[in-house]
Amino acid sequence: MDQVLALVREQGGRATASRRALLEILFDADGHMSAEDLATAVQSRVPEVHMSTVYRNLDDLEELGVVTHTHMGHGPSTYVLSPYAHAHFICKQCGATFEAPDALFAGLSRSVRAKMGFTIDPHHFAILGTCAACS
Amino acid sequence: MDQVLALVREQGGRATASRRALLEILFDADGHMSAEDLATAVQSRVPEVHMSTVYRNLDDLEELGVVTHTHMGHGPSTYVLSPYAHAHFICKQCGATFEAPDALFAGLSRSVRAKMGFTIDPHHFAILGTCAACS
DNA sequence: GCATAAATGCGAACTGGTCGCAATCGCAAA
DNA sequence: TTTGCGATTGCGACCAGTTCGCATTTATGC
Repeated sequence: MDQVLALVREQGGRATASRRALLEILFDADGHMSAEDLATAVQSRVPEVHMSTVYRNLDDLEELGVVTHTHMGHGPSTYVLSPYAHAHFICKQCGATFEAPDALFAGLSRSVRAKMGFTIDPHHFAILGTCAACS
Repeated sequence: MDQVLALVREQGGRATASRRALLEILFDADGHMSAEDLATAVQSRVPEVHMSTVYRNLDDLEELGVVTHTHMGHGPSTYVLSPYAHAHFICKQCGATFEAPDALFAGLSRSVRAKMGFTIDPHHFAILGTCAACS
């Protein structure tokens, strides 16, 4: 947390109330949150924080590598602290989401790099499919 | 084409001008097209076709399993005839998109099914990463 | 041909997100 | 501790992509 604020300042940024609140919430969160969830949570500590501020702060923090956003199926993007980012599987029938260990992607990663020179980032978009219960 | 129209009628649907035009374009297309591209193309044959009609027809055809839509990074979804669906890699630096042979996913597919009982559909969301040129 | 349910055109609405602008506020230097 | 300057904010308008309600039209089975 303090390290992040130091990093922010290092890049010419400032430790504003809304930014602190946002970070606190991200540190406390135990999972992905949408921008709207985050805005609501921030507003419970610092009322008057506008959605656009939340989006701007998230963008800034993402640029600093502190947070990462992920597209979970249809619906809004979700955000987490970068070290906690991981891939997701989403069932297209029931909508259940599953966290996917990076290890699963090692093989795909390797062969795509070998065959196409492409380095995949499996975190950014969820992968759709059908869960055990629904199939 | 005629088979598709037969299928449409079988399900209580109708072979309207806009639906025919849409299908012709999908059959002629050699790649993914956005709803807007499709609308423009349809309108060049049948003017007066509204965007919402295109969306509704695409939805109907998707329900029949005839077309499939894919989310290509940010930006609009794209549509193809289902048999031509495939996965995509998109470079987050330059935006280049690459078609991915299904074979690449065989391993991942197998291990995800084995470990989590989840059957992946790698077509629905593109996979982000960095292309050879950008890395 | 006719009835009737499916499909359409239209515009308004909705979601998720971005932008321009004037007012405010953090922070480093004096 | 004050001050200046640029970073940040709140606000509302705007945007893209898509969906919806509704009155009207139209394809089809009879």
